[in-house]
Amino acid sequence: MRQSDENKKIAIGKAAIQLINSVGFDGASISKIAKVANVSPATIYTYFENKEDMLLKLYVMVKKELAIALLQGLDESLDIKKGIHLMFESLIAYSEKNIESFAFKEQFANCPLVANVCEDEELRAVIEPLKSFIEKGKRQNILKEVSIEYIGAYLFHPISTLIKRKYAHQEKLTEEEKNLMFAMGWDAIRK
Amino acid sequence: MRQSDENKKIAIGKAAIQLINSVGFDGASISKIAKVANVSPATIYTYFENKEDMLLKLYVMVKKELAIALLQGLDESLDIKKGIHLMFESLIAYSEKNIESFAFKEQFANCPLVANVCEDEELRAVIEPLKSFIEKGKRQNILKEVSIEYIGAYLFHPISTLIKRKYAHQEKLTEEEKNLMFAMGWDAIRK
Amino acid sequence: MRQSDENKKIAIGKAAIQLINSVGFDGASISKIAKVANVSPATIYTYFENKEDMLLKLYVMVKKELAIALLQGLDESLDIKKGIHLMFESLIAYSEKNIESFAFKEQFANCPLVANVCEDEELRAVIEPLKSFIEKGKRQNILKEVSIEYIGAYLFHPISTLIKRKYAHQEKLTEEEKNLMFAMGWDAIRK
Amino acid sequence: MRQSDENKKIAIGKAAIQLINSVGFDGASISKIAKVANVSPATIYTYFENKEDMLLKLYVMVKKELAIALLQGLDESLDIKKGIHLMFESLIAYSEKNIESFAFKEQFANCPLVANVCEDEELRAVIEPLKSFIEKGKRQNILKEVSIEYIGAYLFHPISTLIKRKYAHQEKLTEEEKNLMFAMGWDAIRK
DNA sequence: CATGAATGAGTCTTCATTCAT
DNA sequence: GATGAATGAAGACTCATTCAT
Repeated sequence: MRQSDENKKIAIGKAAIQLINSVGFDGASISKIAKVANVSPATIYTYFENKEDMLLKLYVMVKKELAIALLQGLDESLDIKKGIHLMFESLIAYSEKNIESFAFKEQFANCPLVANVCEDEELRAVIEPLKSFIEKGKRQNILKEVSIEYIGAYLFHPISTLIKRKYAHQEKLTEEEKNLMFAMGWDAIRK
Repeated sequence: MRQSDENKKIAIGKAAIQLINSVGFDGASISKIAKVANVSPATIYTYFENKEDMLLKLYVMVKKELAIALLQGLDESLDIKKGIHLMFESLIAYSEKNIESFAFKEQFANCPLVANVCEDEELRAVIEPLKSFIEKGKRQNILKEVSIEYIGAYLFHPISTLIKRKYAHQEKLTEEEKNLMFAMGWDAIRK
Repeated sequence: MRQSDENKKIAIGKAAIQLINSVGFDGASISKIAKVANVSPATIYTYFENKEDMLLKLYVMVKKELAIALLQGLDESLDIKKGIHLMFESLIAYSEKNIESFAFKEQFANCPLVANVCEDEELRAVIEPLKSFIEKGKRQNILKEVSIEYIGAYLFHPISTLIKRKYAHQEKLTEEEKNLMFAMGWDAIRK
Repeated sequence: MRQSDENKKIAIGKAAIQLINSVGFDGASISKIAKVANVSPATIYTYFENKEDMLLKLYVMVKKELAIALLQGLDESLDIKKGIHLMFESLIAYSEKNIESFAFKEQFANCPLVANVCEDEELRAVIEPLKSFIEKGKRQNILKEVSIEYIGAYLFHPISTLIKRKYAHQEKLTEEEKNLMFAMGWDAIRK
C-alpha cells in the first residue's frame, strides 16, 4: 500500500493559504489549489473532507502555531509590562517570519465560518498561560479590569491590521511605528 | 405601477447589502440579488457596470453615509474629549440604526477589492473636518502625535468589532461595554 | 426580451429520451443531452429545475400521451372484448409510431423515482374512461373481478416487454405474435 | 482474524446487491461497496475485472440460484398443472427468503447491460428441465403452443412485479393475491 | 493477496454576463 | 429603460480504476 505523504498535505495547505491570501476563499478554487500544490484536485479530498473542512483545519493549525509563538518565553515571574511587551514583539516577529500564515489568519479572524473554532479544546489549553498572566496583571492592579478579548482588541488587533496593510504594499513596520503602537496599546489596557 | 428608476437602484442596493451580509459577496449572485430586488438580472447592469463595480459603489456610499453621521454635530469649538466622545456615540448610534449597512461596511473594511477606495475624492472631502479636529487636539497637546489611521484603529475599530460580534448573536451593546471601550480608546490616543 | 423557445424545450426532451434509452438515466449526462439538443448545458436549467425534474416531466408527458392514444376510439357502447382489443392494438400502434417515447416509458415504469407520478391529477383524469370500461366488463360478468393494475399486468405488460425486446434487436412484432399475445392476455382477464 | 477469500467475495457480492437495490447501479460506487463489504476498493478488483463484470457475474449467480429454486421438486411425472403451480409457489417462496437477491434480479431483468446473459451456457443447462416440462404440457394439449418466454411473461412476470412493488412498501403478498395471479397466469397459458 | 493513496475524467449545477425583443 | 432567455466557463465534488507497497 502506498504511504500517506505528509509532504503532500503540507503542500496543499501552503498552496491553499497562499491562494486564499491573494484571491480570497471563494476565489481559491480547489482546482487552482491543486495546480499550485502540484496534485490532482481529487487528491485534496484524501486529506480534507471538503473545502470548508480544509479552511477550518488550516485556521486552527495557524492559530495554534501563532499562540505558541506568542507565549514563547512568557513566564509567570515576569514583570507585567515586560511580559506584555514580549508578546507584542513575538507577534511582530511571528508575522515577519510567517507572513502568509499571518495574513491568512487575519483574513478569517472575523469570518462566521470559523467563529466557533475558538472552542477548539487544544487551542483553549494553549492559550491558558496568557489568560493567567493577564489575571495576574489585574490582581496587581496594573491592568484594567477587562476580559481577555479586550486585550486582544487593543494590544494585538491594531498592530495586526497595520502589518497586514503594510504587507499588502510589500512594506515592513518601522521601529517608530512599533513603539507608537505599543505605547497606545499599553495605555489602553493599563490602569 | 412600476417603481421609478431611483427606487429600483435603491432596491438593488438594499438587496445586495442584505444578501452579501448573509451569504457573502460570492454567495450573493446577481440573479439572487435580482430576485430579492424584484428586478431582472439584466436590469442590474443598467445601474452598475458589473458586480465588482456594484460592490465598490455601495461601499463608498455606505462609507460616506457613515462619515457624515460621525461628524454630525462636530464643531471646531468643541472640547476635544467631548468631540471625540460625540463621534464615538455617533458611531454606535449609526450602527444601531443601520445595522445592515454597518455590517456590510465592516465585512469589506479589509477586503483587497476595496483597498483603494479611501482615495475616493468625495470621501476625502467628507472626512476633512475630522482630520482638522484631530489636528487641533494634537496642537493642544491633548492627543498623541499620531496620524488619523491610528485614531480609527484604537477608537473606532475595537468598538466596531464588538458591535459586529454582538450583531452576529443578535445582541446589543451594554452601557458598561460602551463606557469601558471609550475609556480604553481614549487612553490609547490621549497624551 | 427574448422569447421562450418551445422548439428548444422539445429538442431537449427528445435528446434526453433518446439518450436515456440508449445509455440509461445516469449515463445520459446533462452535457451529453445538451450536445445532442444543440444547446448549452445551462440552457436545460431554464426549462427544467434539475435532472430529476426533467425525467419526471418527460415521463408524465409520455405517459399522458400514451394514455390518450390508448383510449382513442374507446366507447362505452363498445362490446367489451372489442374494446379491449382496440386498446391492445392502439398500444402496438403507438409503440410503432413512437418507439423512442415508448421505450423510455418502459424503462421507468418501475423506477422508484417516478413511483408516485401515477398520482398526477391530470393523468388520473385521462385514465378514468379506461377504468369505467373495465368496470362495465366486470358488471357484465365478462371480466374477472380484478383491479385495473391486473389488467395492465396481463394485457399490456407482456406485449410491451416483447415490443421493447424486439426494438432492442431492431425487429418488429409479427401478426402471429400479436394474435397469440392478445389471446393469452384475454384468457387471463376474462372470466 | 482476517476473513478467508471466499467470504470476502461473498461479502462484496452481498454489499453490492444491497447497495444496488437501494441506490441503483450508478449510485452504488465501488468505494461505497468496498466500505459496506469492509474491504479496500482495490480488493474488489481482485475478484472482479471491473464494475460491469461484477454486475454480470452477480446477475448470473442470482439467476441461476433462482432457477434452481424454481425447479426444486419438479418431476417429469408430475401433473402439468401441479408442476406449474409448484414452480409458481417456489418463485414466491424464493422471493420471500431472498428478497434482496430477488429485487436485484428484477432491477436488471430489462437492463441492456445484461441482455445477453441468457446465453450463458451454464444457465441454459439449468433451465433445461423447465423447458422439457413445458414441452410435455404442449404435447399433452394442455398448454398453448407458445415458447418458454411466454410462460415467463404470463406466469412469472406479473407476480414478480407485484412482489417487487409490495417489497417497496414493505408489504407481503396475501393468499388471495397469490391465488388470483395463479389463476390468471394459468388461464393465459393453458389451452 | 490485499491495501490505501492517487488521479484524470467526469458529474450536476450555478455563475456573471450578453442578446434579442 | 427593462426584461427573460441563453450561454461558456467554472464551481465543488465523486468516480472507476491503477499504483506502489
